Amino acid sequence: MARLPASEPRRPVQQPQPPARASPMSSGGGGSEPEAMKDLDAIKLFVGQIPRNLEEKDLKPLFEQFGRIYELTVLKDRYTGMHKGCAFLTYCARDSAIKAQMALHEQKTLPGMARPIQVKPADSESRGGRDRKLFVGMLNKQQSEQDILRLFEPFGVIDECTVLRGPDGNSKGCAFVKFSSHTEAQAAIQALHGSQTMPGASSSLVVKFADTDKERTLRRMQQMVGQLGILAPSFALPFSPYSTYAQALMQQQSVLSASHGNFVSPTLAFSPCPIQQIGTITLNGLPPAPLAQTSGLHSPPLLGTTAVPGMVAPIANSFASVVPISNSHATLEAVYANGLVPCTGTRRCRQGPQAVYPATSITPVAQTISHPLPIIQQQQREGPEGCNLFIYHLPQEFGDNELMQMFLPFGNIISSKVFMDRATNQSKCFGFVSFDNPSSAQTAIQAMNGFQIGMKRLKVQLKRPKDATQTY
DNA sequence: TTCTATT
Repeated sequence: MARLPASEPRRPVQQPQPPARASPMSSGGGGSEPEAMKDLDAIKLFVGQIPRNLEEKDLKPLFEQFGRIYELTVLKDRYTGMHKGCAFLTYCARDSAIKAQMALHEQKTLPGMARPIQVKPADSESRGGRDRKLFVGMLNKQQSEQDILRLFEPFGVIDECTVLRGPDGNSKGCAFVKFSSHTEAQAAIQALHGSQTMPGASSSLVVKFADTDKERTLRRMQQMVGQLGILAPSFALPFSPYSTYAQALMQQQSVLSASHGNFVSPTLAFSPCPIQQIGTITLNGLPPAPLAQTSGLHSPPLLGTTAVPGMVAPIANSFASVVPISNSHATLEAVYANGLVPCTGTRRCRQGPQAVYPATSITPVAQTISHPLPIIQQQQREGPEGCNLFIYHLPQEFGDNELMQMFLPFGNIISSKVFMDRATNQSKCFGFVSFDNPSSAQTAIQAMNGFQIGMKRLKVQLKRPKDATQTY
């Protein structure tokens, strides 16, 4: 009964005009001309492990051999335009998609890639793909995918099973297992979580639903905050699953996403190295292959032979402001890559700030780059009215930098200053932060006023204008 | 002990 339009006239009956706007965002047009019709049951494919130097036009030939392409879109970062290393692909015919998946998925490795190409239905094609994916922790590092499969097979059909490995190929002691249904996944949790302790594992087997992307981002941010050294013990309040601060960060992320036009604003006075430029250095200044390595799992030889990876690190660090301002995943990744460059495991990196600058070879670069920062800060730039915050009840150990770090998520910071007691050189536990726009300041007040650190709660309010009468 | 990416 399939009413396939055997001889479809060129003009669609009434609506299904394909998303014709292959929005020529920055580059000169992608490779797809969605002029053809596609099957009603066409499958949108996700294509992963694409070298970042390949665009639509480069990929087209590879995929065209399985049928006419309806649409092919390489995913780019919304703001930086950076190639994300993956794409969406829709064939006119459903059958072509199936053939392509069969022929290519995990079957072929594109030049420069460490892992084989991925060709499979996009997440959007199967709603709730996430509720059947499990994270398995506390595995024995010797256990392979096969071993994990054996363990989980009894509970249902397994779509995917991946052991997480470091750059050297060694297991990280954890894995992802995707069942065909939520119910099966649930059953596996019930049966296996805590059920046994693998030899060499420090505690019993962990089986739980994998983090969502949001949770992942959150965790990363928390890690970052931890790395900045402003994690007082009470930050992780026992009665809230996620700290208020982290939630604020998340909120802020979406706010910034919505109005990213701001960060291109002329207020770059703060930054001796304009934000855009950082993006360039970090993202485009490196040849594709090493970049991929840097942002993912680094390879040691790279570190030893060139200063390039080291350069990325201190730049991103000195101007950590780039992260929340541009809100670019790419930049985020750069920062993480940076933090992770010296050591492959996150665990060791979390121990403290010193872990971030361990390589002596990069010190000169770091000095060069960070030199201008103190000078700029000394200028004590004040923002327009409504942009300057007064912050009281700061932790004793907070300096200008910590203050800035804490408020970075809310916008573009022009200056941050903690007031010091001249005699003792101790913080007076209050300071000022200036944003480049009132909205950031308001958001910061919302998020941070009353925020508990240790025994104290922050007081965050607009700074009184200089000329205002104190008496009223 | 949470991945290479999902408009």
